[in-house]
Amino acid sequence: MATIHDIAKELNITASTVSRALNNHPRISEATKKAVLKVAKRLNYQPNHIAAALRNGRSNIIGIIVPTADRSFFGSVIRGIEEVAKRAHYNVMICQSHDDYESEVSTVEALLNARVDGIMASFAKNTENFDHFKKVHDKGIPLILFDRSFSGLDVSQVVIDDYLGAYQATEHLIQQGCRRIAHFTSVKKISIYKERLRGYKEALEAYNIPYRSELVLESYLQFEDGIEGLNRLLDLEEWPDAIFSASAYSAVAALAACKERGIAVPNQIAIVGFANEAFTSFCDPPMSTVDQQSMQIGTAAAEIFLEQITVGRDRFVPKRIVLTPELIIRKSSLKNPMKFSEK
Amino acid sequence: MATIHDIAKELNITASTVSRALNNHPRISEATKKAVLKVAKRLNYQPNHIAAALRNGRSNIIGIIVPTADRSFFGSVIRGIEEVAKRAHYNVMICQSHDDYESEVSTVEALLNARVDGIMASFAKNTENFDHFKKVHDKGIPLILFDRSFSGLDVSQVVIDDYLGAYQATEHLIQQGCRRIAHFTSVKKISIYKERLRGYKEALEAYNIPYRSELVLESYLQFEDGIEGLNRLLDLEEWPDAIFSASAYSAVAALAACKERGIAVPNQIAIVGFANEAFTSFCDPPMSTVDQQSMQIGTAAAEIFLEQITVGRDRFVPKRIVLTPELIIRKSSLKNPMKFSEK
DNA sequence: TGTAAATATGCAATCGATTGCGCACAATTC
DNA sequence: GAATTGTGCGCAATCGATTGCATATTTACA
Repeated sequence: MATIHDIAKELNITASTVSRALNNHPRISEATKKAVLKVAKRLNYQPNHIAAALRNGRSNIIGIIVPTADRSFFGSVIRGIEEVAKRAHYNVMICQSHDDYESEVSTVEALLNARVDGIMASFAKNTENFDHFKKVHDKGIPLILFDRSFSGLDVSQVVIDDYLGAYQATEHLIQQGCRRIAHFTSVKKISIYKERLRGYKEALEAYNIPYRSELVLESYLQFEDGIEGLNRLLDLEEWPDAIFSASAYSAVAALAACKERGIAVPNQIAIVGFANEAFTSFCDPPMSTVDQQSMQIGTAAAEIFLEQITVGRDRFVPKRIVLTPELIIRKSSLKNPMKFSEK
Repeated sequence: MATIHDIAKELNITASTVSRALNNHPRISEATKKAVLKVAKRLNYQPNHIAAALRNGRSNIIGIIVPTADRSFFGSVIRGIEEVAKRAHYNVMICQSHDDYESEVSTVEALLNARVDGIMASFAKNTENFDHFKKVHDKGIPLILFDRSFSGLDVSQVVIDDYLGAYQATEHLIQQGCRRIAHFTSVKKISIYKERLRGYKEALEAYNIPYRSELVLESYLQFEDGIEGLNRLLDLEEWPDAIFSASAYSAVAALAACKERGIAVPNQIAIVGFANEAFTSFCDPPMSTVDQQSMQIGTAAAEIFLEQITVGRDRFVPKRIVLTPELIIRKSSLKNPMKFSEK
């Protein structure tokens, strides 16, 4: 592969000049620039970013850590990040933690070794120690947390207002006439679930509906957990008349289980999920859900990164961006179709 | 950040020795190795992969080009690649072409500049010129195409047997008693669609069902295309009694449109899709579909890459791996539930 | 015409890790 | 005891691009 030295040799100039010419340095004559460009093209020159990265101390790579890449939510976030990053000539490097703490730690290590210029991450579910992220931040590498975040670190964050989303979802169910509203939640240490639970609770309180702990089930919110959850709810003496799930998968699972048992949705049990995965709109009845603005999360995160890079690590103040989720009402929670327009 | 030179200074040895010690070179005494490791830990040493990459000519990064990252299929492929790659200490760099040729070309350029050790790609829909990929191959950089591939390049490929998948899907519809089977196809230059069309045709032929061009609709297979497609089919004098779609989105769209119009699925129109996106199992009725083995595509691609790396570019013969798709029969195409077990 | 200013380019060090070669010293062999 | 083999480590070049400083050549202006 051709290097700037090869180009230099051809033109009887030095590599310095070639480098400057390629970077459009003002002190290089137009004639030389043109000549360099021409030879570069002829030799099929490809700049070696690795060499430049070593010299500059910048790799122009952003590291992304997600629990898993094959979920529509994270896919969209990644897409958002990549879109903004590319415009500023950054590439993204994706790593999956598989929702495992150990793996997350080693992934952070790997990204540091790869000398990424910044890291954007959403925690693994069992991450409780944040030293590995503290290390990133201490090294002065921009760190932006999204979705599953943690306020104990003085870093930027992009989240949605989970509290609001949950509050609105619950309120919506109440307005539909539901009074025994169950809630599927997850690991309480993760703030998004804590916030969603809080939104649920406060909505109940606002409407003078007593909070019943037997209606709140904690799990990993997978598909199976939704089925199991519904079964547990149906074992209660008094059935719930609605479920607000903190995840899309367990919501759809509950819906499927209801159908299997011949329970009418939404009339016997109304259901609202969280995360606007593609499948939520295709199930029957279509699932009401809280849209998480996934793509915007990505673009916002990337923009914060760019800002931090340009402002400089010293003068940059960590930002916390809270996006407003959108309650999407579909038939799974709509007892009176006349009152609302369907989306 | 600490370098091997810092460690060397602390121990009054040279960087060479430190490097060898860290790489567990046999000519370094155990005592020295231990000492180096100890100081490395104390100084919080992080190897600089960029420096190593420059020196070694290997970045340990695999570049991936997908049309878009936020589709479950590509997400799974990426996941598969990453899983295998990580074990061999490779990282992956994701780029999206947004199904646009120009963008794909510049992405390839970017990956070459980043000096990735290999590229895995699925074409953009409008890619018809393959020079940019030929260039990759000519430079001796392992290139593995998956899903949307092209046999005119002498590179490795991982695909599924689209013909077989389509044949089985169509045959299944025929066995359900369907005789006027429509087909949603896409850009014919892309082999996967050509193959699916071929499978469809040959299945018809095998059962002596005439091929009717008015039942074969070409589009980009997005959600809207599915709705439009159904409308066009219903404009025909004689309605189809089944649809085999080359994509999941347009299949689900057709299903939704049928429901809207009060057309019974599967009894009036049976539907089978392609690509086992999560939502296909959640819609109503659950959608029969051809599973593409997405994760295996990823792992297979990564394994080919590793083999090519170890075997060496000269002695490596491009491989073509054809995975067998799996027809998943669900209710959207099951006119006689007694005869088949549901999945 | 002489000199300061502007222009165009070269020199050489640098980023951090790797590695072929060589040298010293120790262990082993005959 | 001399010769051979083995062990442990240092020297210095290398990967390719970048950049502060120096230098050479022009241009401009008094």
